[in-house]
Amino acid sequence: MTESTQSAFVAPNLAVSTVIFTLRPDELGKLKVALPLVRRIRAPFDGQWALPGGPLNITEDLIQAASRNLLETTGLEPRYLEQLYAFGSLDRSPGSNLADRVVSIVYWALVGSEEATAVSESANIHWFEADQLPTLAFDHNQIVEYALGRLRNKLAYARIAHSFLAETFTLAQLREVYEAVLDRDLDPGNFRRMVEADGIVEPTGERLAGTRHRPPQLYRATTSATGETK
Amino acid sequence: MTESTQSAFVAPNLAVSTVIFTLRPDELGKLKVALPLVRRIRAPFDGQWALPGGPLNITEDLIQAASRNLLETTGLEPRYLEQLYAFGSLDRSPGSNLADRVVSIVYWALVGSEEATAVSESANIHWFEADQLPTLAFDHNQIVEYALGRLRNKLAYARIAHSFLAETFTLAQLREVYEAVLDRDLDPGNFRRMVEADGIVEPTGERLAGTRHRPPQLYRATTSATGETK
DNA sequence: GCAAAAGTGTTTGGGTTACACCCATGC
DNA sequence: GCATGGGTGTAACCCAAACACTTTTGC
Repeated sequence: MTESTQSAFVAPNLAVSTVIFTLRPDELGKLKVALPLVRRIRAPFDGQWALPGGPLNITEDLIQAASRNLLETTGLEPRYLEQLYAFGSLDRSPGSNLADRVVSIVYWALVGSEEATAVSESANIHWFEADQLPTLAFDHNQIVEYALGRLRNKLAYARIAHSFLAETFTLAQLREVYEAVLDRDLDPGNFRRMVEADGIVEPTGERLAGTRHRPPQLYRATTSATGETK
Repeated sequence: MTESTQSAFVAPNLAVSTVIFTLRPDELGKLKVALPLVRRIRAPFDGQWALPGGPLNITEDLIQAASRNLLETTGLEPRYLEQLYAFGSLDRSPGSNLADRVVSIVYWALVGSEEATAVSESANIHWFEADQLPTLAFDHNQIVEYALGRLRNKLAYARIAHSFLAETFTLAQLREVYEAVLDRDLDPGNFRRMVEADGIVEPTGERLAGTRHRPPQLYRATTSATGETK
């Protein structure tokens, strides 16, 4: 990285980065999409926030590298992990030497909301609301936008929403996930029919007590292949 | 490639490959999805067919490398070109040395049916029907299947079908593209209404003469951003 | 009883599918 | 006129959205 020699046979460096999504309540108690960023401690973009990532070890698969990023940054295991895109434009790092060129294979992950709130922050790792990001290093703002688009799109047809929740959950909690990601309110009745028709959940038989109203049924996600789609 | 030294700092090699789709009539005159493959002339998989590709030059973007592959293999310019996926499993080339490990960023392309039929074949480049492929080198059979899935899926919501056709075309020709890719017959009347509702074509005002029946209207694709989606 | 959310029922409208039918040309 | 595909009309069906209404708990 510091010692690249400029010859005709210099190859671009290969890195893996990860966009890690969770949900956390904002100051009004409404769930929002949030993600952790790390502060850079060297040039270029020294001091700016960036996606967690690093070089690909020759002994690990791409998805293993992404999972490792996740663990090193947050201490968490992903509940869902999928490749997003490979970013390799020449102008990703303006003004830099060709020999420093990096091609980033970016993954996106979902982590449980409960685990994520327990994660301790440090001076160099901070969780941001997805719609209130500062200007990030490299092309990372674009990458996050792209990942958000994929998340919203995928939510409509894939069984991933429960990845934010615990083992069992109410339909209201699941609906809140959809509402937070899609950023709009959904009709409770229609939502119930939708998830029932799609068969993405099954009732546990238990109910959640202690609410100030009729106790809701608890559900769990139906078993289905989760993780990478490909 | 032959002289890699095995050290802790060896990085995986980076290559770009391209799945190039066109349509060509089979022996019964029915349109089929076809793609060009190149014969390998060195180990591993010496003599087997593989996707066109090669190392990424440090001076070019990923998409430029894919476009270059396309040109070098077929002499053609892509009518559509989009990143497919980055393949980087450790077991892509069974039995090979870690130092020879290659991460392939794969693109998929559409080329015009007419141009493609004019391309000359050689002993080491051959066009195959997509559903009659031999066993390919590396994980390339899987990659082609994945690309076919993406093509079929994308056809349903993106304006790409005209990429196989000339500047102007009849709705019957456009329908044949859909039928070839999706491998099922479509109702002509409903197809007409679909493309009109989606606004993906506009009439040129001219008609195609010389048929044995009522002369059909000629259409062109409505102008819309083509090429990479991201 | 009242508030609040769980859960059910019903109507409407848009869009897709199947299929009948007419149109315009070459032969 | 006849065959052939171009092109139009229409009814059935499915599904999603809107919204009224009933149910069950805590207080």
